[in-house]
Amino acid sequence: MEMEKLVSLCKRRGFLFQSSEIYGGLNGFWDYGPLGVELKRNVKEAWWRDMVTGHDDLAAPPGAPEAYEMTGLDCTIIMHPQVWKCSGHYDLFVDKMVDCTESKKRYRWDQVRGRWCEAKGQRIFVTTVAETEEEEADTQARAQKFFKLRAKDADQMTWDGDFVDLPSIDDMSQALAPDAKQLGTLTAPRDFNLMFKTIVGALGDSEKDAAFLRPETAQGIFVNFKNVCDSTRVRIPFGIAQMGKSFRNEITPRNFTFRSREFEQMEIEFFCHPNTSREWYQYWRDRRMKWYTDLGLAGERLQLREHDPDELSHYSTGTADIEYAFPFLPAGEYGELEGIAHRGDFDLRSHMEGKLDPSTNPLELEKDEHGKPRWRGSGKDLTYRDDLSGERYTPHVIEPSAGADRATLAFLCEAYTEDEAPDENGKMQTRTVLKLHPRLAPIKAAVFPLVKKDGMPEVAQEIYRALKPHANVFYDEKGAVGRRYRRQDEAGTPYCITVDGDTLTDKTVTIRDRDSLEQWRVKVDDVVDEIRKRLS
RNA sequence: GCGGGUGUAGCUCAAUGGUAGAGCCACAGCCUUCCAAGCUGAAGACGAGGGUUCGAUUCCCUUCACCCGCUCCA
Repeated sequence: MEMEKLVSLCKRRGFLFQSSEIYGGLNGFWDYGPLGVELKRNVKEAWWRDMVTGHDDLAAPPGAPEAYEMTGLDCTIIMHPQVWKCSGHYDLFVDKMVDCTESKKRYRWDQVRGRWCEAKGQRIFVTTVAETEEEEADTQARAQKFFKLRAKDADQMTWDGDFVDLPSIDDMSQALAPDAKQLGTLTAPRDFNLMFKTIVGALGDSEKDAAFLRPETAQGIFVNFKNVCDSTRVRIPFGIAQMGKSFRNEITPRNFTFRSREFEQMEIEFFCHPNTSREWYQYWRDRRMKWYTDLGLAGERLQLREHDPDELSHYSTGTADIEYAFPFLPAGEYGELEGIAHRGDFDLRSHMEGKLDPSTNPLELEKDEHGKPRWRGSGKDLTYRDDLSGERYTPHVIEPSAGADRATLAFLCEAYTEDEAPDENGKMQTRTVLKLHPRLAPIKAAVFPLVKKDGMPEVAQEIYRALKPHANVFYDEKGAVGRRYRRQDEAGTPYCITVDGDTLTDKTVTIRDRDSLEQWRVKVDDVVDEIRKRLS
């Protein structure tokens, strides 16, 4: 399926529009149209119901170590600026960063140091991010390895001058990156304006009153952890869910709604005892995967990918991505729908003690040049006391973090189908149909009079009104019935109910199935029950 | 961020230095008894800004957006 066809259908039928389109659009921002808003709401409602309100707190679901509780939150988009300092997002925002194309690691430009080294007629700049007392040994060892010299031949290397920082170097093509084996793998430094900045207060001072739009919903959950524990009598293990808008100032928004600057997340922070965190991680990974397959992403385009150990943060013992092979990606490539991360106690401890250094294990406080905490935490006690065992500990966190817009887009891609259906002359015509799961379909059923006479519209309208309290149904009497069916096919409506000549005598109507095109007759009085049964 | 391409009606396309034409869709009416039928009618567009010109949708510049490739992907 080519992506343009889906994009075209989304525009034509009112699923998705470019934001501010009459002014030429705005890169990285998208609006949901009349059908799109229903689809996305259904995705979010399915998630909230399946994860939170419909969750059975009393019994352990299949694969779960034990029963657990789920609850929800809705936090503000703008939070105290210190939240982002302790979460680590602020550092990425203010600093120029360089990336290593070999190791895929990112470094603060001004934190990379190095010195020039010459051997075998080649002069290279050996960089390091090691502690001051280790930087000499580190660069020595890596230069030696680069020049393929034995330890006894180390004196063949000539070191030129003292350690200097990366910003003082003009040509990075001769730089050996801190975790690389080849030269010149560092990109040019650039600002990382990850977070959208704003000013709080009408007379706000631009620096002192700077605040940020949240780049993720997760932090709202961490900073409310104590509030939830104090107000709800929840016991570990339990999870807190939140859906809401997040904002990231993407360098390159691309691929329809896949990478947008304003997007909606569906996140769970699941708090558990450190000893069972690994089992909970595995449970959530599988539970979340099943959620997508149950809603129709059942094909080979969906995959669960466990991160390699060297992709993981030091404090994490596991991260998995649920990925979908979007049509706009090259063959064999997948795009992330959801990440399930074992985050250890990094977040709660960072908000207690101050920002921790994610490269340490065990985690240590990140210090500034004076040995003080780089960013101070809240100082509040975010540990948990198990009042049965008396044990006090900092819970470990499993974070299933999903993108609502990405899931919506994946459901649309998976649903888009072209098949063959006969026209009124029996000739086969291409039919475009969105085979959305009934729970996700924007319109659940359409009601038609076969023709606009003989009292058929009146009966059809009665059925429409009887269904309306139970489901989003649509009434249409215009034009030929075949055309109305096709229109509903493109909207993904699973059922069409048609009042015909027989209805007037035997009080039955036909129900047409979107995917099979089959029709069967149901008594008018049973239509509501029949549709409700099929939608549940 | 770099390079290439594109931008005319809701969609697909056309023509033109003298203010644009069609098919489909959508709309109204007629006709229609189950899968985009027919007839009639009406409606609808040169992405934005600037320049050259008597006159620009057309030529030039800028900008915005989208697509492809590179880069990037928290």
